[in-house]
Amino acid sequence: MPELPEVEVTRRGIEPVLVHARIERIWHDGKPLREPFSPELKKLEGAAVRGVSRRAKYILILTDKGTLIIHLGMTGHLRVLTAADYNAPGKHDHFELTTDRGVTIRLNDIRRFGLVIFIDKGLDPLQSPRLRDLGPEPLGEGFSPEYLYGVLGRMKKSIKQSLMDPKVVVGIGNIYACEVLFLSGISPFCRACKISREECEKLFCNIVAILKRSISMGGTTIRNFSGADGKMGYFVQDLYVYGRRDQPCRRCGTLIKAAVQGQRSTFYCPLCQKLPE
DNA sequence: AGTGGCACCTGTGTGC
DNA sequence: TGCACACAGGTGCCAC
Repeated sequence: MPELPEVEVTRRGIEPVLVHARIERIWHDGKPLREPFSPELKKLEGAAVRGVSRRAKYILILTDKGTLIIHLGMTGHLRVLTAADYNAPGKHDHFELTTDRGVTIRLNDIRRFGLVIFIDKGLDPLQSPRLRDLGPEPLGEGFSPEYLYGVLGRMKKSIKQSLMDPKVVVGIGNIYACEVLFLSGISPFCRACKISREECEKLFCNIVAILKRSISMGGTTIRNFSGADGKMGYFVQDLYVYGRRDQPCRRCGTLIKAAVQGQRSTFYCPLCQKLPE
């Protein structure tokens, strides 16, 4: 389900119920996600939550006994359940954390591409193997048109696959890569190194704008994404190309085309998005 | 080193 | 109705 906006919407949903609470219970169903649950997760029982942050698509729950890192994979989502809401875990519920206030955070993940890891107290979670080599946050320091121009200039693969490469910038998945390229008028098949300085400026502005806008609208719900409150996102109504094969381009009326790049579907307008030259 | 291909897993929709 | 197949928002490992 989630690209960066969906993860950020989820983070904002769980932050107020977790901060200053104490974790009373950790539960998992034993079925491995992308990797098995560590027995060390039990160390979090009794821990006081200090904050809930995010790096790329990873949610970090910081406590005085270590950090819990959650990744939602393709189909994961977190729900906040009050004591009154609570019911027994269902088929694809894999992980739960319950606080001393009786609130449960539940991870449901149909495809089990998600991830739950524990980073011990004293270790910097940002330096853990999954996080340390990630590129800059698109809405943070270190991401700029100049930076983009610099990295893309060294890449021969397509601009679409480059934008989705977390070493270039984190948080842009298939949906937003397609949308950003449409908004910037750039063909997804263009080699990254052919992108001009001016186009990098457009890409930068569109990436920042679309991510902010999607966050403000509660994320994009294609199939089964919902925020921690269970509400669907509304951004899907704003999509220009993603999932719109054979439908008219909202700008020029040309039918939107679909192709496959790196085993992922790409949607584009053949008229609005030109290859250079 | 950079890149493309595939694997991980389950569900849904489509076409025969 | 049943079956086979393609496809789905992510990431990491492998071989070239």
